[in-house]
Amino acid sequence: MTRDELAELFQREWQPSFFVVGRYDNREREQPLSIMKFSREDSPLSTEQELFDLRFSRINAIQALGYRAYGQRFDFSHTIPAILAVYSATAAEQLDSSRVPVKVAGRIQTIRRMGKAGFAHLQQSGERLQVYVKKDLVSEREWALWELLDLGDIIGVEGYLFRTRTGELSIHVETLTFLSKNLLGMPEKYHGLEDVEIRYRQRYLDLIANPDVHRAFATRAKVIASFRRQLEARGFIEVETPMMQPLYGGAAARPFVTHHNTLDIDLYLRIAPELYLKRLVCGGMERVFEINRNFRNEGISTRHNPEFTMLEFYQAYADYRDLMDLTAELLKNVALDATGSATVPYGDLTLDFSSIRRFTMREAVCEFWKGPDKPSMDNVRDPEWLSRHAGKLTPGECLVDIFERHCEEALVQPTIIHQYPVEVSPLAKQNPDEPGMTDRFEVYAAGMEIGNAFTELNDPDEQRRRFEMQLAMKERGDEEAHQMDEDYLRALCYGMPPAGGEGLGIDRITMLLTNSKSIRDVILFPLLRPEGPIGIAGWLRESSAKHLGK
RNA sequence: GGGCCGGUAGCUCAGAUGGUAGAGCACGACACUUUUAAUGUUGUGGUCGUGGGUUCGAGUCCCACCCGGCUCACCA
Repeated sequence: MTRDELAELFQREWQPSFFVVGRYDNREREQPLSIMKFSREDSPLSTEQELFDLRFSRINAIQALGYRAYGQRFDFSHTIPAILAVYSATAAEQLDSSRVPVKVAGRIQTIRRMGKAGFAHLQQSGERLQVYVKKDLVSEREWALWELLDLGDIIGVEGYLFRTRTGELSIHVETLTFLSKNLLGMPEKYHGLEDVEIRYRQRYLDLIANPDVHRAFATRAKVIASFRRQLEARGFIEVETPMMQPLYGGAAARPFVTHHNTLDIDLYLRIAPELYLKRLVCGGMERVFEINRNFRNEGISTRHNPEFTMLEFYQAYADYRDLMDLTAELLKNVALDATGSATVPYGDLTLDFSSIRRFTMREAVCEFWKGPDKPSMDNVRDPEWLSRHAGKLTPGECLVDIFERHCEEALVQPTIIHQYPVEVSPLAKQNPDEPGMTDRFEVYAAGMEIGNAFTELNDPDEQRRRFEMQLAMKERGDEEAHQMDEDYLRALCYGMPPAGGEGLGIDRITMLLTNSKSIRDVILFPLLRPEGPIGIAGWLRESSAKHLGK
């Protein structure tokens, strides 16, 4: 587009349009709006576009009444949730005698017109309050506006609280104003929006139609706030470390790759913040945490989204046992802060976060073994027994494999599993009494892994050996094996205080606390394939040309 | 990536064996000054996910593809 074309476009599209303020012409309303439906000679509109066009045409009618179809600021006195919180138990007589004046804004969720009066439900933050509009009590102009309103429009009302004959708390409207026009059909009022694809793609519609969704994301915010508050209270400071990393590490996963143009280098979206956070521990940030996204280029499922939120924290001079105690405390308080109770329903289950069981991985295998021939502790220590029951190369990998197949799904109540084999724990410190095992634990609930923690390996030479072991595994074809990170080794060479570190999956914990069976129900915009052309710009262009002459 | 299930009006859903595509909500018109899934009368609304094929005839049967869900694999 040339500069002249751009100038012309600006002239055409953004000339201020004539705007009627405070005048109301009765003749305007004698023209039924529907006659405009097929005024264009060319092909008839689709039903949805017809509805869109009808609603668009009301912009003119709204403006003719002296309102803005897309209004400006509105000085409300209360939010709808605030009114409900304070007055939902107040008796009708008390409301009548005290005459509580309120001014609120909200989206029209239902509308019931009855001749010269009517009711509507306004929604704000997932909560609804009824308003009652009576012709006698509002101006002629406001009544005309009331008659023009569509479901989904956003309006402001001013009036006083009362209870209807059936006892519902409502606003008796004295003044009415228009704030924003809805142009599209709203989801069905009774069933709400059920189509999961639309729910995830158009989360705004899901939020409008399904109040539970708003609640779930409010709970998610409480989960994060609770962790943050608890950690800060213990002297942890919050940091942000790189999401774009030249070397990825801190977990076993395949990364996303991106490119920086000016530097002409490939970068990886981080799979974990771990190695950066531990550099900070080396630097003297002795209690540090980060709540942010990790990216893993792997499958998508009800428990996995390619980007997910993790809390990671590190505490110098602590070990994994300190973290077990801390984890139990953190989770109990998060459940309390987010739901008001340490026991929460999850599907058919009730999860109790007030106490967390602990097993070593070997104990768990003995305890939860599926089928006959329950192994003994001697069995699960025996490399031969292990390799008979799993097809992995090393005893440690076999143990983990057996654990995952036999135990994971049995870990319904919040449970800590500790003592992980060194082969699968390249960054964890070995157990002093048994070098094949590390002082590491994972937290499980509802059969899902929700956390991972260990005493951090701070011996640079041992870390060097671990990296080299990982490189050997990579040679062998393990795509998720760790890379060598020499800057991290260098940091360890300056001496890192002994420390415990932990990662907790925020999305999964939120699933448990919101009774969500899919991670997509606790991520506002989960990754989906792109949906293809939408066509709404064309509708706007056509209706705009027809009704606004531009 | 594999297996299973699904895609019909703007939304929620019916459509045995192949024979003119339905309901409720929403939307338009009329009535109605405390309703609440408001109500009554009435009307409009569809390329049945897309593309091929079989057939006199396909929403329905066959093939391919697209999108989604569940599940397995992988992972947290």
